[in-house]
This record gives sequence, C-alpha cells and structure tokens, in this order.
Amino acid sequence: MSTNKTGVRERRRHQGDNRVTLKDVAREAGVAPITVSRALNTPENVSAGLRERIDNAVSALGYVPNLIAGGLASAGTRVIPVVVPSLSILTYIEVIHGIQQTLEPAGYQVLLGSTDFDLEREASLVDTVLGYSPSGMIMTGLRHRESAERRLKAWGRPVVEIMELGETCIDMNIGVENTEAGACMARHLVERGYQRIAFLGTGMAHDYRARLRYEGHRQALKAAGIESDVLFQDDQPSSYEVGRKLFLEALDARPELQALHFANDNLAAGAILEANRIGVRVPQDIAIGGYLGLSLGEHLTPRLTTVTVPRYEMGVEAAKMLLAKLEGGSPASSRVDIGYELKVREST
Amino acid sequence: MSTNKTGVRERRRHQGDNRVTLKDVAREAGVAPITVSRALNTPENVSAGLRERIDNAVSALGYVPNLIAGGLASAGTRVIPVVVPSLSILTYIEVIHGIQQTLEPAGYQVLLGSTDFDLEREASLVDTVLGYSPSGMIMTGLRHRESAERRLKAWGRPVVEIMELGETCIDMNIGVENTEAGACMARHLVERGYQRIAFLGTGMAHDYRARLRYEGHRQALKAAGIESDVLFQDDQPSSYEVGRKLFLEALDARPELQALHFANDNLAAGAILEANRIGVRVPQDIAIGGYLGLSLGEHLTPRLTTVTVPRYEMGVEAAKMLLAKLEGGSPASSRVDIGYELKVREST
DNA sequence: TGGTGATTTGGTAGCGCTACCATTTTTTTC
DNA sequence: GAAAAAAATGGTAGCGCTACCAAATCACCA
Repeated sequence: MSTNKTGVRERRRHQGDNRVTLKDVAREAGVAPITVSRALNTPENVSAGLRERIDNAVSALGYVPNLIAGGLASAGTRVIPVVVPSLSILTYIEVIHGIQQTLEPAGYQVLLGSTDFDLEREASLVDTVLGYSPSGMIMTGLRHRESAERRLKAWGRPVVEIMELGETCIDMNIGVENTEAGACMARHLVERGYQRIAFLGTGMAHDYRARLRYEGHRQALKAAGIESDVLFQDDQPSSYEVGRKLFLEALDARPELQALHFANDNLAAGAILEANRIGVRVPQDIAIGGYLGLSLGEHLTPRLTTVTVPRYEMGVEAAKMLLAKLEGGSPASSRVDIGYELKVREST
Repeated sequence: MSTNKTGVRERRRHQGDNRVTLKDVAREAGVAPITVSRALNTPENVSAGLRERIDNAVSALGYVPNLIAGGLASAGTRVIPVVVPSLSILTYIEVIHGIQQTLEPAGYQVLLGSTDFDLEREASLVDTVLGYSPSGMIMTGLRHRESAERRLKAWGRPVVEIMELGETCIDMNIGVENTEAGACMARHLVERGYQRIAFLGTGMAHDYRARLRYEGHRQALKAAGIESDVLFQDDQPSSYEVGRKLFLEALDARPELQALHFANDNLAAGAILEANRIGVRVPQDIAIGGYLGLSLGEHLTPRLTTVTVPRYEMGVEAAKMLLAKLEGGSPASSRVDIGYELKVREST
C-alpha cells in the first residue's frame, strides 16, 4: 500500500483516471484552486494577467473540468434530459435533433430517456434523471403522473414541455394545438367536397395526442353536418406497413369511402404506396390526407396533402427557451404555439 | 442567515433541491449511512433484516440516489455517451434506439453527442463527455484523432466502436465490412448482366465508410473485368431529394447506364420515386440498388434491392458487449461482425 | 468455554469542485 | 494623503456518496 511522505495513506485515483484536476492547474499557474475556478466560470472577476496565466496553464496541461464534481458542488451539470415516448418515431427524433443542435454549442449535453408511452415509466425516469442534477429538462406532452409533476415543480429549474399546448404547464410549454390540427385537415377534406370520410390511426389508446386530433376531426365533421364517423385503428406502432394494412382494411370494409384522414404521414405514405401498387387512383378513387409533413410525402406520386408541423424548429425553440432561462434571463414567452400549416398537394 | 443550534452557519441546499439523501434514509432506518449504501449496491453484504428495514425506509421516504455524488466518489455515473456523426441520418438513430433499449433497463442512461462528421469536434466531445465520469462509451467508426484515441485507451473503461470493422480498435468493435458490402452489391449487379454501372453517393469527402463501399464496388467491377468507373456525388446530406437529383443527373449525363448503385437507401428510394414520376421503368430501363435495408424500400414499386445491415441489432449487441464488461465479465467476443445480407428484390 | 475465522456494521476521509466569507490589494473620493 | 469603497485573491467547508480500514458480532469447532 503506497504511503506518501506525510504518512497518510494515499488514496488510489480511480482506475486509469489520472485526469488533470483544477488543483493541478492552480499549481501550474501559481494561484489558489478557487481562483482557477473563477477564471473559468466568471472570468470577469479575475484580473486580465492572472486570467491569461491560468488559460495558459489550462491548455498546457490539457485540463478538462470534471462536470460531475462541479455539479455536486454547485448543482447543474449542464445535462439536459430529454424524455420522449419513443425513439422509433421519426417525429421525436427530429425534435431531439433540433434540441441537440441548439444545446450542444451552448455547452449542454442531451441525456436521452424514452418512456414507451408509459406514464409510470416516465415518472420513474424523472426520478432517475433528476439524480444527475441536470440543469434543466425537456419533457414530452403535458400529461404526467402527479408524482412526477410535483417533483418537477418543486425542483425549481427550467422545464419545457413540448409537442402539445395547454392552459397550464409545469414551467414552459411549446407545441401545437392537436385538436385544431386534426380539425384543419377534416375541414379541408370537407371543403374539397368529400362526404364519406374516415380517420385511421394507431396506438390511440396511449397516444392521446393522436386522440386529440381525432377529436378535432370529429368536431369539424359534425360542424359541417357530416355525422358519419368511421375510425380504423391498430395497436402496432405507425409504419408504412400498418398504413398499407389500414388502407386495405378501409377499402374492404367501407368501399363507399371517399377520403381517408390518417393520424400521421407514415400511415398515409404507406397507403399511397399501396394504392400505387394495386392501381387505386389517388385522389380520384379515394383521397388521402396525413399529418406531420414528413419529407417522403413530397416525393410520392401523388404528393401527399398533409398538415405540417415544424418539428426540428420546435426542438430548436424549446432549447432556446431553456437556454434563455438558464442564462439568467427569462424567455420571451413561456408558452409558444409553434403552429402548423396545411399543405394542399395532389393526394386530396 | 440561518444558523443551527451548534452555531455553525447552515449551508443552504441547492435551490429547491430538498431531495431525500442517503443520510435521511440512514436516520429513518436507524443505521449508518454506509450501511444504506451497501444495502443498495451490494445487498448480499447486508443481513436480511437490516436490508428489509432499509428498503422500507427507502420507499417510505421516496429516496432516489444522487448519481452525481456516487459517480464522484466511486467513478462511473451509469451514463453511457453515444457519439455519432449525425442525428439526421436514420441509420444512426436506429442504432441509438437499439443501444438505448438495451441500456435503459440495465440502469444506464444514454448521453447523446453528435460530431457532424468532424473528427476535431469528436475529439473535443470525447473530452467533454469524459468529464461526466461515464461508465463506458460508444463511438462511431474506428478513425479518430490521435488525442481522442489516446485518451480513451488510457481511460481504461469499456469502449465500443460501431458501424465498421477493423484489425485494431480501442477496446471492442462491432460493425460490418463496408468494403465487402459495397462489393457484394456490385457483384450482384454484374451477375444480373449489367455492364454499365455507376456509383452514386453523397458527402463522401467526410463519410469514409461510404468511400469504403465505393472502394469495394470498384474492386468488384475490376475483378469482373469491367473498367467503367462512373461516380456521381453530391455534398448535401443524403435525402430522397438528393437521390432524385443524382438519378436525373446520371440519366442525363450517361444515358447508356444500365444500373445505378446508390450509397444508401435514402438516395435509392428517391431515385425510384422519381422514376415512378417520370415514367422510367425500373429495372427494365435502368436498375437500382441500395444499401442499408430501410423499411421504405420494401414498399416501393418496384421493391428495392438492397444490402441490409441490422442496425437496431447492432445497437443492441454493442450495448450488450458494454454491459458484459461493465458487469465484471468479459464479452463473448470483443470483435463482432454483425454481417449484412443481400436482399434481391424487383429493382435490379 | 474459549479461540478462530467469517460475517456484518460503523468511522473516517476524500472524490473535484464551488459557495460563502475573510483577507488583501487596488481604486476612488474628499 | 488618509479614509472609504471596490476589486481581486485566498481559505474553509461541504455537496452526497463510497473506498478503505477498524470494530463488533456471529458461527463454528476443538
């Protein structure tokens, strides 16, 4: 067992972990550790001369701060957990991409969490990631277990809830009005003169945002005096495959249908691809509308009419709201409607 | 300023951060803090009675460990940074998904990092994330800045390099032989009787794995006695859009071409979609082959011939290799060829 | 019954950093 | 030019946890 000259047993450093510490930099620069800490975190409180000496020592030794230690001491590890329902759904990926591209240059790292649409898992995930003393947090949706919500509110750091818009939120909120978006497409179909319209979705038992769109769809039809309410659904996650299946099912079960309103573009694209294959003409034989604005929609024949949501931008804006609060100020607004846009193309 | 009865100034807890600590649990259970720590981390070293008392206290108080503190003390924060070139490329997303689905149930969290194909950024990202005292790490590719490689080797914790296969690696390696995969498709095209074949890719200046596939393609053609070597490329990231553009470019510049070998399925799908639109028959007029096995390929008309790579599974396996090493053992193998498969469909 | 070793529990110190306060140095003011 | 104010630097303690060692308890056998 190694002992140093003072006779105190030397504590082994963590395996292979011979990183340069702040102390090493302080020794090299001939100042106290706390001064190095200041030079790095609040350089305006350190004289120019010292600051330079310290900067030199930092680069000479290749010092990289141990964020863990910093986090323990001051709270805030520059980690931002992003909790989404699924990583297999392109939508969330694009939002995450926007978040990541905005946070990383600002010196924050994204910690991924996925809940599989299970609020129980979400709650325990919240507990877990709070264990990392994150600087802020991004959550999907406005509905959470009460325990998670309480904990996050008590936490007192910035939280952004995305994808959905509501009256009340934990802290900040950015998203779209799902009900209105659903109604928008339905109204468009009605305006086009379609009367027999069905809504087709997947996993609507747990994906309540899809349910909200369906709700909007129904209200719009009702307002237009159309009582027919046909719903086809499936429990598997959305995919081209399931879109094709739902399409064939609808064609088979209700040959009189004139238009299909899909819960998202994955399903709608699958339907158009199947239509291409079996020779069903869109929109002459049947019209197809989607939701999201996936890029594939523009490249199909016919091109897909859809309600686009700026997903990447939503991520960017969510991150900016977070950063604004983290950097002391307050965001321009704590509730942002990122909006949607009806893109009328050839499929309706 | 609050002072407690001992007269020592009380240190304010971090804002709003009134989490239950291990000490609180210890008090509740009437044991020493270290015993609680043991009950949670190495329960086999604690008697059954105490263990139960402690477990009760934990759930009564809703204790959640502060992983930051644990990490500082023992190294290893149960964070696994995953460093990929881009989050806008579906391939990496699917790998990340596999990683995440495997690590999260084992109690590890994924920390995302993206390099934009820039090795310099990768190196500084490595420095940054090592500041989180991660338990292990997953990197994309085998080529890194020397500084990053040195640091990771000295680090001494498990590292998995994915996507690519090589003679030497930092620690563990799982992926596919890109050169062979490229050659595989090229040989298939030759076998089908196509003679005038072009390779089409994007961003090949920085995406050296695509370059490897092109290299394999060239070698295979050469071996078959075909000297023609046509390469179309673009600098934008791969997309349906760029695939369509490259397709039209190739058709225009070299009307004699019989087959197109695309660097990935995004491009190839774009080409088929464009072919559908302008009425070019695939494969009668021109054959199209891809790489990756994106699900979209199966739903196109004609269905896309491609070399599939099990991306999700690669992520799962990479995570398993990491977990095997983290849990003390050693993985079955530290170099895994995840393989690829030629899926011959109608587009060739 | 006492002694030996194995098992269970506790005490102490410290991971690397920063909050808070104290001290020193510099600048400003009258 | 001395006093007051401001700015720059340092000392100390502790964030919540675990490694390491020491002490206490238990089990077992001669």
